[in-house]
Amino acid sequence: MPRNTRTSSGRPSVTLKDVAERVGVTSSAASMALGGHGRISEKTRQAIREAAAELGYVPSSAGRALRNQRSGAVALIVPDTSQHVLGHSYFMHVLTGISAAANARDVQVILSTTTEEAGDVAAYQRVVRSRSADGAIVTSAAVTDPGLEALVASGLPVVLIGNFPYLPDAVSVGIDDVAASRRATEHLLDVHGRTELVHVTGPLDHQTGIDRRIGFLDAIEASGGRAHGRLLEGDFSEAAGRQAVESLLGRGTGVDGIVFANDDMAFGGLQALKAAGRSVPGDVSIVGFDDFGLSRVTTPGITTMRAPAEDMARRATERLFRVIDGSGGSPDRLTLPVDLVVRDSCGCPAA
Amino acid sequence: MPRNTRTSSGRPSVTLKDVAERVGVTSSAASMALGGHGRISEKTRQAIREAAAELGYVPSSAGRALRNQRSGAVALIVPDTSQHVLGHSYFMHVLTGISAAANARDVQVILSTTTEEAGDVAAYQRVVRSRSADGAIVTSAAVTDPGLEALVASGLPVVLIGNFPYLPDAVSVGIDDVAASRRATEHLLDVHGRTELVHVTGPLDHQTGIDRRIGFLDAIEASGGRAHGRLLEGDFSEAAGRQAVESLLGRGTGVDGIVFANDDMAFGGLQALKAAGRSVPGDVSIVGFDDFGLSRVTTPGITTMRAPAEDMARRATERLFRVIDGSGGSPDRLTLPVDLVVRDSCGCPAA
DNA sequence: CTGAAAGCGCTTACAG
DNA sequence: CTGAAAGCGCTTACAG
Repeated sequence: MPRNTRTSSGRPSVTLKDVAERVGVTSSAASMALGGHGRISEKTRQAIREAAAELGYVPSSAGRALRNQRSGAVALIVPDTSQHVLGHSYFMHVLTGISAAANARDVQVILSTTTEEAGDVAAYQRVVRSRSADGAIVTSAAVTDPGLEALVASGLPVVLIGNFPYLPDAVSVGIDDVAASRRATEHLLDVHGRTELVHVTGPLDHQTGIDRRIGFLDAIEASGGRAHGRLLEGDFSEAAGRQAVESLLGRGTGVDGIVFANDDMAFGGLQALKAAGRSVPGDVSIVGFDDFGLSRVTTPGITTMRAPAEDMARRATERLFRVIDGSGGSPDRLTLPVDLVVRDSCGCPAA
Repeated sequence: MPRNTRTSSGRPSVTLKDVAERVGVTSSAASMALGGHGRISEKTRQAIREAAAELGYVPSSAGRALRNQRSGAVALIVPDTSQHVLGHSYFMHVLTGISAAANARDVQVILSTTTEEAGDVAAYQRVVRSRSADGAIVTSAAVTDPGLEALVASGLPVVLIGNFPYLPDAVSVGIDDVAASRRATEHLLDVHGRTELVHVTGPLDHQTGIDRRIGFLDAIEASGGRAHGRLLEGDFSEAAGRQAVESLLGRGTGVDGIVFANDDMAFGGLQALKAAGRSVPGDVSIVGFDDFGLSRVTTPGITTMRAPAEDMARRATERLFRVIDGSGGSPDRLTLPVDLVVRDSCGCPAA
């Protein structure tokens, strides 16, 4: 029975000292042997390894973190100020991507949801200042979020997922929302010949909302008067999509194509169109944005722009590791391609 | 400029010593002042608090964890041996519940996906043995998973989500899958008068698969010969649901009701039924299980049993805190109620 | 080349 | 009552 400490819950905890004592060496020697460093003879190294295995020794993350000044963890910070609250399938993709990259480096993932009041700068910084994580991935923050700017400016290793044109010093991974939204709009315009278009925007204090709106307007403008475009403000919620369509139909204005800034709103709009007896895509073609899961399972399936959330998260995490390591720390931005996923809601023949 | 250490990435890190020096006291005094303990005069305490705020001091989690023998974090362990891999909406609900409970106690959440080969006992234990988490929530492990039994037996604070009748020493939170599945089946039997029933099972090395199968058979048996029941084995995947229905229709056997062991399979089955020209619920009534999001958005909406995943996770986490604290550590089980969520796929009039 | 000390940051038991 | 040491577990720079 090794002489060891006990945790708060009374479990025995095996330390390096226990391993060392069993073999009759110092804990320094045990550390070096297990770390593959130093000049420990092959024989004692072997004995130490065996003792460690027998005792079920696993290094204390706290001891190691304190000594190394590095926790071996990264944090995903989820601001609750966002429309994309935890619980949205978007985060499932993000978490999957982060986990994949973190597992490859044997790094822990900390999930940090900031339940604090909005604008609390400390809320962002706490996890990294406490050094429980060596760096952070932040996603879907509002443009108006002041904490984010402070976080980036503080020099903490942070990689953002999304677009942050107002944060030139940030490292970020995202997509070209303007181009993607323009492409979605052009699909209705050019492939389906729709001319009376409506865009239901996202929240305009989020960059994605801003950019997708611009892309829509760009496409209308590029049509040279061939198409007519109107805007309705939404907030990325299913309810907003439903309400937008209801108000649209209520006003009796003509519409043959709707570009929703995301799939949740497209689904809400789809339901409202069906409820009003409008055929999709017969009467109205619709497209969404995201492809996080919803758009595939509705009837009709929603044609959408696929935002590669998992891949963005994986790349962001890999990039974060480089920032933490001090290699490639210059601010930059990675833009991933977006695919048009054709389903039934636009009017394309079923696959 | 305080004299302070630097992290690996070169950031200055404010420690208790920096705070203490600015005020001209020892770090012990600073610790006591900030902790609200000890007999520090109100005046210096005030000064210390101010200094801490000015410097942006946040306690080092490693230093604190090492000293307190407690990390202040809990881990969600996700075995990848499961059908419920990370990326499934189930985990989003679980994470939301864990986060809510953890935030209320200012505890960190670590997401631990075990990418190791199945059966690696150490994979389960590593996170807790390294003391990076004070306890763990484990969910959706296979019945055949040997690591889980070892984990529970090791005495580490663990709370399981799900049913584990073969682990009497475990603390767990779950639902009564047998009763819930029976109730779903009886809904088709009694409310809709369906008599030719089929159950598409989950994987039978998972307790949920086993139990939901039993519930179906119980309902058939209780019908006293009024209804006929058959079984088709699935694995909780959409593809399995589709294939089950295809084989069913291929054989030309009569069926007027299908009880799917989860919603993913129900959706797959629904697609196959539609593709074959069978009306749901006109020709065939179907019910699913879970209600994690999918069943609400399909057409028709899938009638299902709602497994309160978020609530289970929240309760499991609260229970875990009690185990960690040493209060209420006796093995027990909490069973939460399951609601029948009526949608269109069973034949009930639209809400 | 090897053994043992120093110190990461924290909190509390202990000496004065 | 207050000040300063001890020690959590680890790794590596340093003394011998």
